[in-house]
Amino acid sequence: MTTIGFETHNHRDCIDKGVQAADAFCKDAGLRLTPTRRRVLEILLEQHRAMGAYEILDILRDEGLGSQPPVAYRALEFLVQNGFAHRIERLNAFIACAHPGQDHAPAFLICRSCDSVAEAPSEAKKGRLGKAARTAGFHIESTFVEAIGLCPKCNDEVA
Amino acid sequence: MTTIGFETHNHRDCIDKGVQAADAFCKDAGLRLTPTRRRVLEILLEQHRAMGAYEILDILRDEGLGSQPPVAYRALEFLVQNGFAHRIERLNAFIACAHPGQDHAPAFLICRSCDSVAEAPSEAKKGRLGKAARTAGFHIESTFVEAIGLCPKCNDEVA
DNA sequence: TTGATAACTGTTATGGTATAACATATCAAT
DNA sequence: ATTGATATGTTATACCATAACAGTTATCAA
Repeated sequence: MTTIGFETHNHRDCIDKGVQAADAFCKDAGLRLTPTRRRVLEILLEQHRAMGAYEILDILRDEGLGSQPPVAYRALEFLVQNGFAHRIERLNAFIACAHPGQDHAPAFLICRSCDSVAEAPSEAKKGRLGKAARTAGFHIESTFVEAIGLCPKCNDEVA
Repeated sequence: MTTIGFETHNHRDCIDKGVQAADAFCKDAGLRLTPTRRRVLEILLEQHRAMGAYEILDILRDEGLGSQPPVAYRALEFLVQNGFAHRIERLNAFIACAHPGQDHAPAFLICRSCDSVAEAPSEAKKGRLGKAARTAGFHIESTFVEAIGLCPKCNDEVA
């Protein structure tokens, strides 16, 4: 729930950290953080919000890194698969992971007014859902949890 | 996780019950279960699976109930808003509610192999996520929880 | 180095999902 | 009967996503 706002310097750090973490992880795992993949991760970290694939593609196009949808979707697929970004189903959009490196099953708080998104911990698999699945013989591989509502800022504006 | 299969008679009952429940609820709440809305609910109950809006629209078109996308989307919006159906974000699809009338925040078990969907109880709002939201000052209005994995049937086939 | 293999990129084409906007019709209550 | 709210019909368009195939680059073993 931390807002980046105008803290430019810290934000620069957080972008660098995110990219470096991805770099290290990829080197370790024998994955290739190619220019386009790296740039898409940077974009997501810079913007610090959920972005549509086409919005990202527009930026890539301006920078000469690709102009067709698959370029963006492939980079995003890579980032999501390796935990550097998450897909927000409700928004058909993507966001940089707030806790790169950690193995986690995130939940998201999505503001219906300003579309801001916060990453929160989730334990869907462990709770009542996991129990229901086990009873039913359903084998859960992954979960996603998204909550819609009002962020603190938009909440105040209404009140 | 119950399968409807060939139990035609019981299934007929379950469709009727679903429609009747919606009927009663609408009468009570001053809502209008118009022919198209009623028919879309019937279709979802009959098929007992997640269906895309365009798939539903095809049926409506054959029956002379409408031919353009908004017809289907409006009916679905009505059904979802009033709890007679749920939207499955992961599949961009819709399914009849398995527990009409009851106030509930459902979770879904989605088979990645056969796309079957089961409705399960969820308590996302009450668990760790709710706590995190409260701490952050985020006001949750609704949640959705979807688990991807293998249903019992597909699990067996793999094994 | 070279050749084989796997991974990645570029591009075209297409398919699937969803909604804005506006005109018309119907309903429900006075 | 009139009015205001709700629902429908329709056109047009926007947005989201991927299949398929050709070409390129990285990696590694021989």
